[in-house]
Amino acid sequence: MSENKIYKPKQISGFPEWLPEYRAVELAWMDKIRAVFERYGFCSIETPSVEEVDALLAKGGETEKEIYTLTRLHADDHDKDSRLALHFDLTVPLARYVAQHCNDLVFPFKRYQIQKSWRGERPQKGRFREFYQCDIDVVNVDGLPLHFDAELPAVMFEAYQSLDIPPVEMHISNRKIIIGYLQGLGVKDIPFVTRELDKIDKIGVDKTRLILAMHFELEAQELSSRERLDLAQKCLDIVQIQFADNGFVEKVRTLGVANDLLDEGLKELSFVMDNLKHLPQGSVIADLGIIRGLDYYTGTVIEVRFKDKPLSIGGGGRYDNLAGAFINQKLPGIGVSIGLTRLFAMLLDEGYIKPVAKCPTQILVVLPAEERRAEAAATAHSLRLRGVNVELYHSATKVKKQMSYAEKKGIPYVWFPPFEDGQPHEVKNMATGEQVQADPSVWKI
RNA sequence: GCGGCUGUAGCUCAGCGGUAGAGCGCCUGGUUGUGGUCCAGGAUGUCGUGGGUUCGAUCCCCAUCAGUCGCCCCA
Repeated sequence: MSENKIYKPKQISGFPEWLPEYRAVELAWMDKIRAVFERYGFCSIETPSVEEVDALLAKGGETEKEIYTLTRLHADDHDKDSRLALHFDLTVPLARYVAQHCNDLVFPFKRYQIQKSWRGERPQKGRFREFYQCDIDVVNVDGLPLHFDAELPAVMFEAYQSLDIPPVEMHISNRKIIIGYLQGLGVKDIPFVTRELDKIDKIGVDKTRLILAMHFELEAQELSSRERLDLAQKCLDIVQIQFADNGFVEKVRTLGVANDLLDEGLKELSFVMDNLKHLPQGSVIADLGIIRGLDYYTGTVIEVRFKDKPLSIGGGGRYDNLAGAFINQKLPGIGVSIGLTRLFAMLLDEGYIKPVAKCPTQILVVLPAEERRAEAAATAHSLRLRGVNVELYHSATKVKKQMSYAEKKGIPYVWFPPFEDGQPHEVKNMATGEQVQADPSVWKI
């Protein structure tokens, strides 16, 4: 860049940033979420933004994530940092962390983690390349009581409720149900079928039925085309079951599939639903169409949405063997995650989030004149001693301009030190316009 | 990685083959120590970038970059 050429600022797609009056709201949300997490005894950890690529891929399996790797600008061909990459979620770092500090952690290990993650996917509405996730997970050695499967959704629900947002719905299922059911039906390629069933909302029922039927044909199962369609229909039947109570069990029974894993899943989901009865009616739905793409979920799966909106704003589930790729020990866990950035951006876009003051300043101390600077500074200092957020205007410009500054930044009070010797201090409430005499050594908001 | 749409003042956008406008915002003033309203002035743009057609392009063509929506996948 030459000196008379400026770099034109531009926004980088998928990397959101907010103005101060909105960032303050986001921060407040994090505080509220954090408070709920801590109320249930979760402790905080922070892991590095980067992990080794091998660590990130250890659990990924077939689906390769869009991972951002690190390189130095001046790296040579043998750059060692290229083995590092930004984490794409907080679960894999947790697995590595738990495996690494296994001996120093107390189990069941309950931790929360509010950090950014990065994914190199094409950004679009509600999808970012850099975003905050608020995770809570419980990891244990050996078994993990099923009660956690109910507690975590409850904690997450309470966190959502602590925010000023439209009501959310938690859709809960158990992977054992769909897997067991498909096994019972004799379906061979279960990963493919579940992936298609997961997309049913987008693709539509009829199209999904055809895709499945076609797939069964390719699998060369000894079925007539009529039977293939019936089988596809059977697959569709289960994922369309939704109940606000345990009615789903009976409904599944009427489909007439017998399988041990299916029974286990039904039992677990019933247990979870029973233990979430204290939540508001209609906010928890046993939704057997919830499958979730992540490979490591093995039991309970959760997805959170606003009513009437398909986009997920949070989710999670149980994994029987979280850290298996890092340690020779079985560590089951369950975790849920609030998609803070997606949630926030969505509501911001809809104009639902109202901006707050552009700064935390509570009082602006006016600088009446250059000769009064020492006194104005002392006034500001005195007010700060009582925990008030005070800003001192550093230029002895027109009072009009100083007040306009306070107005624009949303500062609620303006303090006037004496303009001449012997005069009293005064403070003005910008909202009401009321102005009274005050003593900076005792005044409080 | 692939496809559709878009790219003009800080923001939202209008415009036209002959080198540009509105609204909002911003700055100044409406006198001597007081904001929000009102009034009067004012500043601002290599018209995304690079080529091409043309006497001449911001407007036409090509490329490129960026944004955006969708596919894939997912919070």
